[in-house]
Amino acid sequence: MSNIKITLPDGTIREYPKGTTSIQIAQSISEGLMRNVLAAKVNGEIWDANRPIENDANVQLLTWKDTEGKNTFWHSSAHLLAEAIESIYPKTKFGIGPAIETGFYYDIELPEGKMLSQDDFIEIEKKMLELARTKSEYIRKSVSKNDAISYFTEKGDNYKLELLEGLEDGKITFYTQGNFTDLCRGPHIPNTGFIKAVKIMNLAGAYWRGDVTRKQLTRLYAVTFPQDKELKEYLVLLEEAKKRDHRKLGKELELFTFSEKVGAGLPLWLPKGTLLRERLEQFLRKAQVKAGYLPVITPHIGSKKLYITSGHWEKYGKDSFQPIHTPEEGEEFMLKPMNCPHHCEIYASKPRSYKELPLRLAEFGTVYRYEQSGELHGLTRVRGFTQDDAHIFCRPDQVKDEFGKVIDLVLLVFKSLGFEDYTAQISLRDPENKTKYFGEDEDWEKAESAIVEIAKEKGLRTVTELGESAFYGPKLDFMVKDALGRKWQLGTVQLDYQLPDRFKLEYVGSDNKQHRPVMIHRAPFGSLERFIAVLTEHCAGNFPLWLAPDQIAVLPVSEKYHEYAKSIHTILEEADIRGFLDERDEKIQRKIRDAEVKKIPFMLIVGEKEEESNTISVREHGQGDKGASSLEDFIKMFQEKIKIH
RNA sequence: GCCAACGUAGCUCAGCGGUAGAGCACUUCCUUGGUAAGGAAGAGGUCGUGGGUUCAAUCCCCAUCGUAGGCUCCA
Repeated sequence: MSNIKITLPDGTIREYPKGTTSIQIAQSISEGLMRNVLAAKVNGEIWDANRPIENDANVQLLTWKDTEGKNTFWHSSAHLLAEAIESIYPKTKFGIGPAIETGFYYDIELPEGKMLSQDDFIEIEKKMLELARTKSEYIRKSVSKNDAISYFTEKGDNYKLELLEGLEDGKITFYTQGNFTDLCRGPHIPNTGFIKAVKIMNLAGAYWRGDVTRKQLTRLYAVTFPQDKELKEYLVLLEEAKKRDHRKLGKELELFTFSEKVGAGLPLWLPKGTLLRERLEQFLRKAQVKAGYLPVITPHIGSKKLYITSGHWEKYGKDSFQPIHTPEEGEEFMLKPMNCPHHCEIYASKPRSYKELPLRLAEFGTVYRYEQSGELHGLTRVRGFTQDDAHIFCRPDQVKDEFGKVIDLVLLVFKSLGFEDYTAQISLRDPENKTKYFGEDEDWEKAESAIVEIAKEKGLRTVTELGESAFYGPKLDFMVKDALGRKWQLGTVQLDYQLPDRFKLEYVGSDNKQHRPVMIHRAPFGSLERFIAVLTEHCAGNFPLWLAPDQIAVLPVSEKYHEYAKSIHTILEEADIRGFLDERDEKIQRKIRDAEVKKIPFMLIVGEKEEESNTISVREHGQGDKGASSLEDFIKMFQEKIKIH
């Protein structure tokens, strides 16, 4: 029998008999590796670990540590889930069952309108583990399209038949483990025995092929692990994430609230949240003054005509809050969903010269958008929110420079607030569906290449998404992850050649002719609501000192020292240090506990010792007693800490 | 908007076909206590809302609003 040459990732070349499997390769390296190998990358393609290799190849063995290994594991788990469901509920139809970032899902349709509930999870989990223990091999088999069609026709699974329609004869494979056979490209792990821990997370409705007009299937989300310990760790992690949830912390720290009477998705900012928000605004205002922005203020409503001009009415009119009418004349006004049309009118309020460009108009503008009820989520997805908006009107030759300056500003914001894990998403239009967008091809191409170039020059870590642009231009969005690993868009920079056109904005060039300016929309925070939500989760409610609603708490040991405590508090207030004096009739332990729970950065404890020596005892949140200090030294230290802001 | 789930005191939650309970918070009193919860008493709810079934509904059914999970959408 002839041998083949296998090249491993470290460059070593080993010889094996033709038809060797990746498992056998692993075995030849070590028994331990053999037990852990889930799949293998053969010449860049992911293969089953038990698939024979017939020719010389580069082989990389994949284990749980590799993303591809995990994905294979989870995708195989999806088949196991399906097998379990089929054995419990025969005649179930199956949609698709892919691996996702953590775990996998399977879209299913249970027979005769049977509905699943959370109570059924345990039975399914038990069945899965039972089937896993049989160590059934995942067996790959090539089938002809006709055979595949007749298999699923007989089974009555119209979803698989629909999937088959899109597949080419000769490239169709089935995988079978135990009693379950599925249409699948693979690859899979060697056998079900690798799956040791199973947890069905939740269920949801999901439209078949993501199409609202199609039938809604039941989607089961689940996660599996090769060791029970890992499942436990994962569940602990989820618990930790829940503790950071901004909705929970927002309530506990009294930052914001919602009221059914006011309306869903309309946040009410409580005093502490307002303080925090105002600090953020102040910080950005200062930075914007330095960067040459000019403040403006515009009303919360605008004539419908304004949005007809801007194109927003055509694009979003029917999905917006509907116009409000004046009682006498029946004039129509929209709650403003955007600040840009208003800002365009400010630009247009007088003739502009090329010498005054770029003109940067900034406004913390509150906008209202109708979001579908199912989409509302804490502060991250609301119906009324305030953008730290600005529009830069500039000459075409200034675009790149201005765009770069905006990126610098966004990065300053992220840096000041400790966001290090972000990606920049370049959102371009969908080249397949150009009619969704306004404007000329030529402008789009110019705008898109400008963004790609400048992002590269600034050294941003980028991903490019087609079809994610605004209808008027491409965007550069800054994405960060929240405590639960969900991605949120914060800062955004958008290039726009359309609005200046629609509003017929002009400036007089050095040639004494009228020219059209280019517009850049930008918001470093995105919206204050979402930003504060993500920030809250990011720092688990332990806000940076300069932002904390209460920076200090003065805690007298007993009533006898209230007067001294009051004098301390007054001096701190005069030094612009925010905080409160805890004069409750409680023991000092209690006051400390309450202040710790409220995540107050500094606790200043005053009693007999302190009053006599004219000092304070400093306790830092989460760090315990820091010892005595004079008030002057404390204030100096404090001001040093918040200096850059 | 759609799918399945939930809605009980300010908060976190228990309960159940016979008109409600705990802990914390709150009020009052006692206590004046040195680095994460001192003690006692009290007050607080038409069980989200509107219908229906029933002798009787917080509990069962329907609708509606809201919340959390997902799908679709997102200027």
